[in-house]
Amino acid sequence: MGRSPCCDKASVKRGPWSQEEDAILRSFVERFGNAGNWIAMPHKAGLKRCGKSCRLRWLNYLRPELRHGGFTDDEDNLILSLYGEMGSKWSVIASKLPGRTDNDVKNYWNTKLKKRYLSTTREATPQPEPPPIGGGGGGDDDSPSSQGASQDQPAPPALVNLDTTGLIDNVEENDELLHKSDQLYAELMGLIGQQSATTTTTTTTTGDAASARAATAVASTSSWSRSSSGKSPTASSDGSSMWPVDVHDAVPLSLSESSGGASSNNSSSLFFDSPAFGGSFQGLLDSAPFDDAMLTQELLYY
DNA sequence: AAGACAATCAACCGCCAGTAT
DNA sequence: TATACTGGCGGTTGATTGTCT
Repeated sequence: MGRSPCCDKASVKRGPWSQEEDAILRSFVERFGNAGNWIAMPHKAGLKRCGKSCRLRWLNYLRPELRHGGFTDDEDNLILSLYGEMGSKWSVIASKLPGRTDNDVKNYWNTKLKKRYLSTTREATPQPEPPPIGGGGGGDDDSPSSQGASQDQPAPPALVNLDTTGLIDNVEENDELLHKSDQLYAELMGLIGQQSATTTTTTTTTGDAASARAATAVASTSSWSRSSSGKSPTASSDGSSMWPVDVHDAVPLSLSESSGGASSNNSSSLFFDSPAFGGSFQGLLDSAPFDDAMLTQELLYY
């Protein structure tokens, strides 16, 4: 009768996310949203993660509009002020701070602002009386803001509004997608290994860095990093650090181009043409280069 | 240089509310 | 109406990193 767990804890991966997982998740969510729901999404994306974990990873870390660290004084003051008003309603507080997540705000509070808050309240009143934090005294928790306050909470940043028609309705296709996704992941790993081996000429490029590059490149689908400026990979000014594989538009998962969504400027590359989709990406290795300036931009997301 | 301690933050846990069936 | 399921939230944990002795 109890709640069934959202996923089988024995069969899902836990702990820190790898760059490859991030790349897959990011690309999938960019393209398909959560594919209907978060619980099913990792299965469809070929990720061995709990759906909740995927959701959290996306919301707290991978979303493009996020900012990490570097809280400004204004933000500090706003958090202090809002906390004074409503207590630990982190999601509400975070919603007032563009680019911040509740987890970020919460962590920041716990590590920095709490002390400041306590010291100021201590100065202000002989008997410190911080707003209710969870349990404690009678009926507190649901402080002024409990569920009611969240009524005016702005809608959370929406996932890309993606058409999942056909993706979530067609069981066979989903299975096929999963299968392809698994293949794809294996290929990604292979590519990373290949990159590691072939980029040793770059003096500062370690194997890990090469992996990061590959993963990052895969992650760099068109939406946020290039959506405003168009797709074309910019040529490196000096050409000294070209990335040999154009994977700018590679999407680890793609159903097909037949839906028309790809449009003319989608230079479907690596993964559309990968063996998982009946082709080969070998021929694409000479595609347009991948410059480090762009790579640096991509890496900002890590 | 090494160990101890503190700070940070990503990730997990468990609960609750809303929604679909 | 009852039940099951999912999304979302706040609290907490634990690994990693930084600083101090």
